[in-house]
Amino acid sequence: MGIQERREKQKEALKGEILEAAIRLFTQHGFEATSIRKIAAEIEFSPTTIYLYYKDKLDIIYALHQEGFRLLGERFKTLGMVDEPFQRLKAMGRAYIHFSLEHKDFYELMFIMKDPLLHLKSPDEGKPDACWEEGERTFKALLDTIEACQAKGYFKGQRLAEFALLVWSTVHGLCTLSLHGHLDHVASLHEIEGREGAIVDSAFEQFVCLLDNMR
Amino acid sequence: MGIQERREKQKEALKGEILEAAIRLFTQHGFEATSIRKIAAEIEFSPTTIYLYYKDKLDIIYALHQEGFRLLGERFKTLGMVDEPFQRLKAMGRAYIHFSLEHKDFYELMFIMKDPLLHLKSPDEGKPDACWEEGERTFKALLDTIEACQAKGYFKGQRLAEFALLVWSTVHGLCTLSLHGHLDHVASLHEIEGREGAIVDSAFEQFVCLLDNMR
DNA sequence: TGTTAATATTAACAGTGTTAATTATATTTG
DNA sequence: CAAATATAATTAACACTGTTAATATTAACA
Repeated sequence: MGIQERREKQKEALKGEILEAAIRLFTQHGFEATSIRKIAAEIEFSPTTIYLYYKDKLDIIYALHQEGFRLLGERFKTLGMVDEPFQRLKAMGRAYIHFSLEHKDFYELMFIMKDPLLHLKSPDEGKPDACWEEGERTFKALLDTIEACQAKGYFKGQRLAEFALLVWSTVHGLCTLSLHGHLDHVASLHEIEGREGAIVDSAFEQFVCLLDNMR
Repeated sequence: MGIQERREKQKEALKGEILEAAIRLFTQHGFEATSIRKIAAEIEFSPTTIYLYYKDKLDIIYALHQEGFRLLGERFKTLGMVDEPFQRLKAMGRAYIHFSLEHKDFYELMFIMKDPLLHLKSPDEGKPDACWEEGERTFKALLDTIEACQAKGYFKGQRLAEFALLVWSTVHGLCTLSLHGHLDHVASLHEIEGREGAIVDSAFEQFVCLLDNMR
C-alpha cells in the first residue's frame, strides 16, 4: 500500500503548510490577522479546505499553542546547564520573562487567552490532561528546581507545589501586567526610574532578592 | 432653556439604559453575548441607535470597565475600617481574589483583556492617564497600606512602589491562573489537597505567611 | 403651519467561523 | 483503456460581528 502511504504524507504535508502559514500570519501580524480565510489565502487554497485538515479554528489555535510551548521549551532546555539550583531558578525566571516580551502574541495565546484551553475540554471530557504535556513538563522543571533549592536550604518549610505555583503566579503576573502596559503606566506615576519596559526586570530582581533572603 | 435641559437628561437617560442593558447581558451571559446588536435588541432599539450614544464598541467596553471598578471599589471601601495595616493588606488581597472569582467576567475585562486599555490610548494620545482613575485609586490604596506596613517594621528595605507591583503581580497572577483553570489543573496533578477552587485561597495564605516573615 | 434640527431606522459593506451541496481530481476496478 | 468510485477542493450560503451612509421619523422653533 505504498500509494496510500504517499497520500497520507501529502495530507500531513499540507496540514503542516497550513500550520506554517498560520504561524507566519500569527507572528507577523498577530492574532487578529490569523483568520481561517487569511490562512487559506496565504497558502492559496479555498477557506473550506482548511476544514479538511483542522476540525475548527480552536484546533488551529491549539496547534499554535503547542508551537509556542515548543519555542519556550527550546529556551528552557539550555537552562539544564546551570548546576546551582537557585541560579537555575533565576535563569528560568528571566528566560520566562524574556520569552513573554519577545513573543508577546505567543505568550498571550499560551497563558492569557482561554481559547486554547477550551480545546482541551472538548475532545474527551474524561482526559483533559494528555494534551497539556508541554506546559506540564515546564512546570515540572520548575518543581524540580525549587526542590533542589530546598535541598540547599532555600524556602524551608514551604510546601513544594504550592510554593511553585506562587513563584509562577508572581512571574506570570509581572509578565501580564507588563504586556498590557500596567507596569509602565504605574511606574510613570510613581517615580520609578528606568527606561520603558525595564520595570519588569527590576521588579523581578527585587523578587529574586526576596527569595534569596529566604534561607 | 429648560427644554434643552430636559432633552439632555433624556439623552443621558437612554445612554444609561444602554449601559444597563450592556451590564445585564455582560453579567448574565458573558462578554460574547454583549454585542451591539444584542444590546440594541435588549432595549428594543435599532443597532445603529447605539452609535448615537456611544462612539463605538470600545466606548461601551470601557464603560463596563468602569462599572467593574465601581464594584471593586465598593468592596475596598469597607477595608478602611481595618486599622492594623498588615491585617488590612491581607483583607485587600482576599477581597481582590474573591472579587475575581465572583465577577469573573468583570475581572477579565478589567485586568486581563487589553481592549479597554486601547480605549485609553485613542481619545487623546498625550494624556492617557485621566481615565484610569479608578484603577489608580485602588493601587494608591495598596501603596498606602504597604507604606503603613513598612512603618510598622514590615518589608524593610523594599522599594515601595516596586514592592507594591510585586504584591499585585502575585495576587493578579494567582487570580488569572485560577480563572483559567491552571491552578486546579496543576493541583490535581501534584497531590494538593482541598476542594476545587480552594487552591487559590491556600496559595494566598502561604503568600501571607511569607510576607509575615518579612519583618 | 412650515422650516429646521435632532433622533431613529433601513440598507449596505466588509469582515468572521462554519456547513451543505457541488465540482474537479485522482485511484481503483471491470 | 474506459467506467465507477473514493478523495479532495471548491462555490454558495447561513448566521453572525462592528460600522457607515442615506433615509425616514419625530420634535422644537419661527
